[in-house]
Amino acid sequence: MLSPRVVRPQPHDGAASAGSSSSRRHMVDRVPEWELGLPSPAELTPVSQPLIPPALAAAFGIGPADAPVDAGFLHDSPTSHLPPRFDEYDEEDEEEEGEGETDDPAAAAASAAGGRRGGFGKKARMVWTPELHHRFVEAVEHLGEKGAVPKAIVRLMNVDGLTRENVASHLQKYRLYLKRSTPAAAAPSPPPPPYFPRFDVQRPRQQSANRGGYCGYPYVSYQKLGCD
DNA sequence: TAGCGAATAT
DNA sequence: CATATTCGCT
Repeated sequence: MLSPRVVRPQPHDGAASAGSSSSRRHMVDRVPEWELGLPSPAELTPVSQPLIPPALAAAFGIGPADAPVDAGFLHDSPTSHLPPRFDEYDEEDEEEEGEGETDDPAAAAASAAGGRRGGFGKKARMVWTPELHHRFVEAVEHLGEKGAVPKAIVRLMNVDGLTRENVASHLQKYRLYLKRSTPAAAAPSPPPPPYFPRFDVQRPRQQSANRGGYCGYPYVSYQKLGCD
């Protein structure tokens, strides 16, 4: 799985940008959809962990992380992370992998499997990837303004290691963001968000509760994401 | 009690 | 800034 991006203190520092000798081309990140409007529902996928963690496979050299010939379903999963236990990492030190990579299975594997100090016990901060956030937003919207409470959201999202507190925290921020951007229409100074926090991925609106036969998430082909 | 949400802490 | 944790309230 993609790695639960360990809480790397944001790639802020521009250190290690270029890749040593070879001029590392700007890897054209795909998923321009994030900016456009949103990935199609088809993009949604089961949560939980993939059959074979691409990262691990890559680490073992048995599975090209980015060019899985036909292991189509093997590619990085959207919800690439949130293993039962998020990645962890010492509260201190820890060198930068030097990867500008946003989701490099290999790096992840190296970090998670290889680079592991062998120590366990520390919980890593969760990282709300765009995929996860997307799911989050959908859950919130589907639950409606009234039903969008942490517990329900967690349930709907149905993500493996996701806890209620995780969602509560995210929800708090999300609501704040909403509050801030909603009155934006009248806001004189800060009109269009010069930059968006992280919630750019959507224009939250709509609050209809889609009760009914709504069960978990669409498309769970090879996953029995059954809704309980 | 369990859960929500705002405040506060890391 | 993004998450986590605490704390008062229902």
